[in-house]
Amino acid sequence: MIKYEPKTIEPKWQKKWLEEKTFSATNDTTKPKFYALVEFPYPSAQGLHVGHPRPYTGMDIVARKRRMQGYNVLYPIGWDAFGLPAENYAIKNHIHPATVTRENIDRFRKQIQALGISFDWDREINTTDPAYYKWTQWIFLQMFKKGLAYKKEMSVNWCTSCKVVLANEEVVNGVCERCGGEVTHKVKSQWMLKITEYASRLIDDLDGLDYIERVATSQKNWIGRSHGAEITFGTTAGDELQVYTTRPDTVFGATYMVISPEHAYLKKWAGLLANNNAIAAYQEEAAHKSDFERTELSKDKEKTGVKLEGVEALNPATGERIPIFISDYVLASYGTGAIMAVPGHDERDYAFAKKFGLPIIEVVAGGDIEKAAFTDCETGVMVNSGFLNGLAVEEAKKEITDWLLRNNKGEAKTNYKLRDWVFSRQRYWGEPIPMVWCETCGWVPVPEDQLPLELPHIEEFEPTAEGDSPLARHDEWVNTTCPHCGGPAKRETDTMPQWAGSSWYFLRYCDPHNTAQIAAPEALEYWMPVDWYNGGMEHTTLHLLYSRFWHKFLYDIGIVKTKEPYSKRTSHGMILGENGEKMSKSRGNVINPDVVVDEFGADTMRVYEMFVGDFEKAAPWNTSSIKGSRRFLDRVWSLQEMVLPSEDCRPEMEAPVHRAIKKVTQDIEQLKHNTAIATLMALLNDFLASGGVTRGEYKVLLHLLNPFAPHITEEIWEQMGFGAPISGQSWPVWQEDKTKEDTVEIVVQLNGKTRAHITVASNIGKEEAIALAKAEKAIAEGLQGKTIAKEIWVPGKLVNFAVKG
RNA sequence: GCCGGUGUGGUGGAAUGGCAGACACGAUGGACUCAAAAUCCAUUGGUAGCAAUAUCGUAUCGGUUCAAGUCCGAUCACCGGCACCA
Repeated sequence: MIKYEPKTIEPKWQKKWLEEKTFSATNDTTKPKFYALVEFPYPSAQGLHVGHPRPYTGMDIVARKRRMQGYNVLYPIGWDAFGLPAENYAIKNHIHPATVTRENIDRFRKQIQALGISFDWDREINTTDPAYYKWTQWIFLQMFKKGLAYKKEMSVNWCTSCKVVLANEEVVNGVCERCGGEVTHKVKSQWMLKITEYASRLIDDLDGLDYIERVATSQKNWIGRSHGAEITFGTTAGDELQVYTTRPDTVFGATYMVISPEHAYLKKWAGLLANNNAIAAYQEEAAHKSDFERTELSKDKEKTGVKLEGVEALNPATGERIPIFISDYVLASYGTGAIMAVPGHDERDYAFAKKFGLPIIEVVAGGDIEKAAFTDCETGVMVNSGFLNGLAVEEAKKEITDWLLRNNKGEAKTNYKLRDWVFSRQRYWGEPIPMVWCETCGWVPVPEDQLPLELPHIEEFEPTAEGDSPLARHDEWVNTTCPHCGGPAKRETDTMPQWAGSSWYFLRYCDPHNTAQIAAPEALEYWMPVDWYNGGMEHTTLHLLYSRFWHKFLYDIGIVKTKEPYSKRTSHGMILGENGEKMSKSRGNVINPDVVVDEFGADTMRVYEMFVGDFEKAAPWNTSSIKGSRRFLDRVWSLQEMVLPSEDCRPEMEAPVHRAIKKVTQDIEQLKHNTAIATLMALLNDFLASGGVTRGEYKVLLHLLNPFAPHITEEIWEQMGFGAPISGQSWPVWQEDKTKEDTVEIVVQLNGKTRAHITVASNIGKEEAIALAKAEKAIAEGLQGKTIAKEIWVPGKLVNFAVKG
C-alpha cells in the first residue's frame, strides 16, 4: 500500500473537482434546491487566517451531504472587497487599492481552494467589480426614487490634525489612531437610508424564521421597539417640549426636565437665558464625547449638566413649574431629544437628582426611594399621583395615556432605538453614490442607463482639507451636466459604506453574470430564499439587519418574491489564538492555514477545526492536538490493509454501523460536527478492535467521513475500486431497528445515587424492571427497614427508589 | 453602562432534567528499535484503599426536584456587539 500523502492526493482531487465542475450548481428545477450561504470574506492584506475556514468547512459539510442526498446545492463564494483597510494601506504604501485588492483576492482564492471547500467557483462575485456594483448603485437609485434615501446634517469624527473624517474604530481613547491628534465632531451633510421605516416589519417578520435564539433576540433588542407615550410639557418661554417616555404613569413624579445639549430650543431661547456662556461651554464639552461615552453609567462617573436660567417647564399633570437642564446623558438621536426626569423611578434620573439636589417624589409605592430609584413595574402601586392613586402600574399607563389624549397633552407612541442608516463615507474605495447636484434642480439621480458610475482611477487617496472624499479633487470627474436640465452640475463625491455591497450579494449568486438585471426572475424564484445562512455573531445586528432591510425593499418593488432573504441563520464561534485571546496581528497569535495544510494536509485541517469544539462557541487553537486528527486519518488510510474478504456488514457490526449513520446524519444537520467526528473515531476503533473491516463497512465509513475529509476518502474509494467518486453517490440510510441492541444496561439508584446496574431486555416494562432492581443485592440491603416513597422508571435507562426512614 | 453569550479533569471538549468526563491532546509505564521518531498496548478527575468499593467533584452562594453541569434567584470572572472595522 502506498503511503498517505496529502500533498499529492489533495491537489489531484481539487484539480479534478474544478475541471469537472463537480460542485457547480445548475438551474435544474426538477431537483429540490438547497442554497447554503456563508459570509463572503473581506480579502485583507494579511491573507486567510485559521478563523476563516471554520464556517466555510462547517457549511461545506452540510452542502456535501445534501448533494449526496439528492439536492441541487448552491454553495457560492465571493469577495466583499471595498473598505477602509485597502484605502489606508494605499495611503501608507502608495499602491492603488484596486491593485492591492486584486492581489489579496488571488491569494485568498488560492488559500481557500487548497482547503477543498465545495464552492461553486463559476459564481464567484466581487463587490468592487463595476459589473457588480452597477446593481448596488441601481438599488440605491430605486430607494432614492421611493423617498428612502435623503440628505441630513450628521456629526462625524474629525481629526483636527490630519483633517480627516475618522471611523469610530479609528478613534482610540478620544484621539486619532494615526496621529494621536485631538478628535472633535464636525457636522457634514450625509446620505441617509430610512431603515426606520421598516423597523416594525424587521421585528415582526422574524417570527416565521428559523434563526437561533440569540440572533433573533439581538435583532429585536437592536431595533428596540418600546411602547409608551409622547407627552407635551409647556414652558415659560411659550414653546412646547415633547418628550417620549415608556413610563407615562410616573408623570406626577417628573420634578425636572433634561434636554440634549444639541437641542434646537437652546438657540431659540438664547435671548431668554441668563447663562448662555455656561451652556455653550457644556455643549463644547459634549461635542467631544461619543454617544457611547455619554450614556456610560459607570459607578465612578458623575452626572454632569447645566440648569437653564430663565426658562422653566410646566408639568402637564401637576401644573407645577419645574427646572430644565441640559445633560449629555440625553441623546438627540433617541426619542425627541428631551426627557421628563422622574428621579424616584429611573436610575439615571436618580443619580442626577442626587448630584443637583433636586426633589425626588415617590409615585409608585413598593421600594425605598431614600436609597435607590424603584423601577419595578410588576408590583408597584401608584401614590402621590392624583387620579392614578391605587392603580397598578400597567393600569395607570392606560389611564394616563387616555387622560393625555383627552386633554390634548400627549398620546400613545411606539418608539424604536433603531436609527436611520448613515450611508455616506468621505472615502475613495467604495461605490460612488450615483447622484448629481444641480443648483436649479437639486439632487438628481444619474440615469440608470449610465450605470455603473465607475470609480475614476486616481493616484492620491488623502481626503481634502475640508474632509471630503479624495474624489472631490478630481474636477474632471466632479463637474458634469445635470441629467435633468442639462445645466452645469457636480457629482456627489461621497461613496457608499462597505455594508452596501454585502446587503444584496446573495441575490447575485443566483445569476452572477446577468448584464441586464440583478438576476433573472426565474433564477431568483428558484433559488431564493437562502435555506441556511451561517455567519459570525459580530454581524448579527448590522449586516444581518441591513441585508434584511434591502431585501424587504426589493420585495416591495417586486424584484424578489420572498419577504425575507434567509430562512435559517446559525452562528459559528471564533477560533482564538493559542493563548485564548482573539487572533490578531498586534497580539502576534495569528495562525496561517497554509502552514497547517503544508504540514498536515487540508483534510487534517478540516477535521481538526470541526473537532476542536462546539461549532457555535469560541475555541482556542492548539497546534499540538492537530496530530490527533491526522492520526485518525492515518488509521482510516491504513484500514486498507485490514480489509476482510466479505462484502457485507458483519452481524456484530450492524448496530455500531447503523447507529453511526444515524448519529452522523443527524449531527451534521445541527452543525454538531465535533460529535459526528467523535462517532466516526469510535466506529473506526470498533473496526480496529474487531480485527478489520469488510468492504461494505469500509464504504459506509468513507461515505460518512467524506464531507469532513473529502480528499482522502475519494482517494481510498478509488484505490479500493469502489467505483464512481463518492461525491456522486447517495448518502447512506440507517435502519432504525438495526440501531438497537437486544439488551440494555439499566442504572438502579437509591435517592438518586447509583447503587447497581442490571442488564435486561431492551423492551422491558416498568413492573418487571423494578422487580429485578429490588432483587439486586446492594438494593435489597439499602431498602431494608425503609419505606419506598416513590418508584421512578425511565424506560430503557433507569430505576430510582426514593426512600425514607 | 446597555444588549447578547460563556464558565466542566493537566488541555480541547462530551452529556433530550436520569451513571459527569464520550472522543481527542498531553502525561506515565510497556512493546518494537543499536537508538530516536513513528506505530502499537495499558493506565490516567481528586482523596482513601492491594482491590472490590467508598467519598468529594461541573466558577461562587442559595433554591426547585425522587434526581441538577442542565431549571430558578443572586454573585464573580471572561468573551462578542454598541450603529463610519468588517
